[in-house]
Amino acid sequence: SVQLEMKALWDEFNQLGTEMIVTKAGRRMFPTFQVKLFGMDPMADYMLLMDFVPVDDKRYRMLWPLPRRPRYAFHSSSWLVAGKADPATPGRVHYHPDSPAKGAQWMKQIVSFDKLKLTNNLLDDNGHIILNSMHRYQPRFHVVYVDPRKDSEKYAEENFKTFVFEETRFTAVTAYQNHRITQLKIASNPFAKGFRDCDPEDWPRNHRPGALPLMSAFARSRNPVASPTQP
Amino acid sequence: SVQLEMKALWDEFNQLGTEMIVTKAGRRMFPTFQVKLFGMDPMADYMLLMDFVPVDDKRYRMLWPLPRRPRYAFHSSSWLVAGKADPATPGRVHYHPDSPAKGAQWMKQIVSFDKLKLTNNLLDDNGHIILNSMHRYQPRFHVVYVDPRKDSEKYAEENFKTFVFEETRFTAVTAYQNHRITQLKIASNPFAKGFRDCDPEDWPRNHRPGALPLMSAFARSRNPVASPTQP
DNA sequence: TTCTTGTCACCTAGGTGTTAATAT
DNA sequence: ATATTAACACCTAGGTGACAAGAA
Repeated sequence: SVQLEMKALWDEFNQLGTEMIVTKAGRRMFPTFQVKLFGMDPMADYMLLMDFVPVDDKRYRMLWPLPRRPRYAFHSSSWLVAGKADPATPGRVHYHPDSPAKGAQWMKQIVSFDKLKLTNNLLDDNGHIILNSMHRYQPRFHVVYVDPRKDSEKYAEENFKTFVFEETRFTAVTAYQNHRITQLKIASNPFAKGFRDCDPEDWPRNHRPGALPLMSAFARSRNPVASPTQP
Repeated sequence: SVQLEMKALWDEFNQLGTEMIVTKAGRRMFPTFQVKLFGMDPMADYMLLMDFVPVDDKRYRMLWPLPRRPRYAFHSSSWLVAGKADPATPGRVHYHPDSPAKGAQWMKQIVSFDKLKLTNNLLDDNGHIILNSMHRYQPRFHVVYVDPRKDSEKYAEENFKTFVFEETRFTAVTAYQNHRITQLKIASNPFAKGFRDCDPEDWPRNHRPGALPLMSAFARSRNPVASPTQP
């Protein structure tokens, strides 16, 4: 079995409609997809990998209220269905770099996919995950048992398990569309600390799953806004 | 077979009497021990590891010429044998973190032991290599074939190969003893760039094995000195 | 006297959202 | 009008030798 780490944080993002930046060079996810594993055979070899499947066959676009003079001034906005999804890309897979490894090794500590990067470059040759901007995706986590038998191909069907956490769904974007997502990223991602303008306080040090809701961070936000429509 | 990377740099250090800093928290080696591998079975699993054996059973000490008022002012100095070596430590081993991996994987690119750290803390529990300061060591590189047979223990003797590069010998120290070693580290280690006071030039960008000898860097050094005696 | 330790400024290396310019 | 790109300031994270103070 598999337990999603930082579920509370994922939930907070998911409530607002998670967005993940995609760039030509590749961008990491935040939150990072991290899991704890249980019940593996400690001695057996496993491959751990992720892929991303479209949540629907829609393309989205932003509706901005008028007037909206300076682009960077924040106004409330909402997602609209813009039509049918763009043709899907080959659908790459990301192997956890420690693969293959023994079950004991995987279970010893949290498994973090922090090397995984998202790109919108269809010609990417860095092995990054290719996604279409303005489309929604569901991350999937796969555990593959490395079968030592000679004819292991025959058992491919029974030698892997797939785990899906719906709270990790997101919209791929080239720039953030929902200001509250931006603020939550700034509040919770250590690398964005330079953009925190309220309290240089104890977030995320004091953040414990199930402790206070993150909304306290929003109360101090300079640009509180109405909730965007969830697609 | 195994080929030592950056051999020219190792040779330059070795000529002066290489020193490696050991600290309580653990210090990386510079130069980093890196190798290219050839002739492995691409499909077989191997473990790669290093250990460090005493070059001799001696303890060394520095002889400083008098007067030597400010400690940091540089004077020539020389190594003296100070007596018998301190009792050897358990003799730890450092597995390359990618172990085990297929021969094809190891041969695909340079294998770098840049996660290996040296410490003088006998009680270290970070898995670092424990060395005695003021003692000389010979790094060793081992390739272990992971035997798939059930009774693989029986073949342990024939399933590994050890490689020794004498030019990687060094003296473990808590502070540099030979100023020319310090200058060569500063000149060649990117992390020490802050201490380069001569040319903010193209080293090590333009350094190619067998190109110009590094002495050009010393000609510009502020404190040229006589060669220390090699132990 | 000699060696060791801890702190520091100064780097490398790379992950953030911002912003202005550009593309569609 | 909306979406994408590239340069940027500002972070995290951690590897350097210098230096002053302490230990043996």
